[in-house]
Amino acid sequence: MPQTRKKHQRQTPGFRRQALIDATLNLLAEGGPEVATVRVIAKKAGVTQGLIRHYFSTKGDLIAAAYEQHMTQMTEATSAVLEQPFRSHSARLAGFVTAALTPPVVDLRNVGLWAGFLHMTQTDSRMQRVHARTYRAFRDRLERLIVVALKAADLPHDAQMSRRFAIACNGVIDGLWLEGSALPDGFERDELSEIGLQSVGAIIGLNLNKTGI
Amino acid sequence: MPQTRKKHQRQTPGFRRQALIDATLNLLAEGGPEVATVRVIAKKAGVTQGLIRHYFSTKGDLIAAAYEQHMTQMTEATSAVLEQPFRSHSARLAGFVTAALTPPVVDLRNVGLWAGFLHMTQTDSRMQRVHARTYRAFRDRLERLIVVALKAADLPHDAQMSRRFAIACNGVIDGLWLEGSALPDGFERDELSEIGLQSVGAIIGLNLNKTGI
DNA sequence: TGATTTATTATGCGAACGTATAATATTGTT
DNA sequence: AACAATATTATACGTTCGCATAATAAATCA
Repeated sequence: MPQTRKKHQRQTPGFRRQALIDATLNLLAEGGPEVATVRVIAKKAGVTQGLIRHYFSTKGDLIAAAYEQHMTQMTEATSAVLEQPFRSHSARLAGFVTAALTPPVVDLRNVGLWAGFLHMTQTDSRMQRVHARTYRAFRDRLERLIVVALKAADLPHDAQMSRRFAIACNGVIDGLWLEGSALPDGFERDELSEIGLQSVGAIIGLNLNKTGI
Repeated sequence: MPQTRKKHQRQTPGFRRQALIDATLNLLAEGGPEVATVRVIAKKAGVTQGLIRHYFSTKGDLIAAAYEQHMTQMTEATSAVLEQPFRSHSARLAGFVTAALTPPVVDLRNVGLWAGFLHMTQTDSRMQRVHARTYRAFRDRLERLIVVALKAADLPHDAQMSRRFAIACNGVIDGLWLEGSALPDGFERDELSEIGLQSVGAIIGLNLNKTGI
């Protein structure tokens, strides 16, 4: 009897790498680090486990690549809304906040990933760097939006106050994002982003709820 | 040559159980689920690994017991402040918010635990029950404090609005707690709780920042 | 078409995992 | 002081872990 061997098609390195990264992210999100073993990852990606080492020299490299992609995508998903025109600077800020508190950014999967990556970002130096960079990028972007909106409304906006506002608003957004993602049935449609606009507006002293687009 | 065997003292079941739970929590907080293996837990608790099974029939039982204790302690640490007298209902609410945004509740260790337990609470039914119970307990307590403070200030406080306020304030507190715990150097002393009071106050329409005690 | 890459599978290795059970030290009782 | 009870250590078992290497299939190119 001939020993059977799995038939397969050759794929481009980019295709396989992406499949492995996607499988890693899905497993990490759903089951956490314990579930994301090389064998399970390979199975979910539709390959055998040996292939992982052909594309990533170690499991840590795969995890780091997956983290990098995830964080980049999260930031882009929130910032994409800024490329459209807005009627006012307040509306622009409101659009950003709303995007951060609306699917696909608000998603149970993303909370799972956040939790799954946390300890790695506290241990692995590469992860630490990616984390710090993407976090600051988000907060700085938020701060710039706030400053411009305050200027346009003839409100004070010195550096210390702006930093404080950005931290507070970021905290509100993070918290609501966390709650909305972890408890998807705890909020009605648009309730989350409305609360976010109300809270951010209250903090910086601007009404953001009815800014339109 | 006589084969050496580790000398030891007998301890009460409560003592050993507590030592094992403490070791589990410390390891989970610092390194996540991957690090909290039975062998490492036992070593950190100062016993050999066989003893775990003498006090917990499975590793999952130990984890569940640790989670139960941690959540209970977190709630108690925040609510303890309510046992002292306050000058007003607003001050009472402010004290609660401040306690939730001040050490020892705000602590990097607690974020590590939160992340480490997340996937278990989504999988294990026992954990799910503990989680749902403690979360609702916190939010309900917050809602009651809000309602009483609104009443005392002659502000409207119907059921729907109260629920919405509690969700929003809980989100703000969670987010600030998360930020403050994960980025302990990102805030000056008392900055976190001041932002929390300002945000919660803005949401429900009360000034909480200078309520005193 | 035949030779050459290299993507992919298959198999193996040592370590660590959770769990089970046997051996022994410590303590309390009579 | 001998005994009973049990807390604790010690050892073993089967599985799975990440990683390494050999074998083979699929595509490329002369």
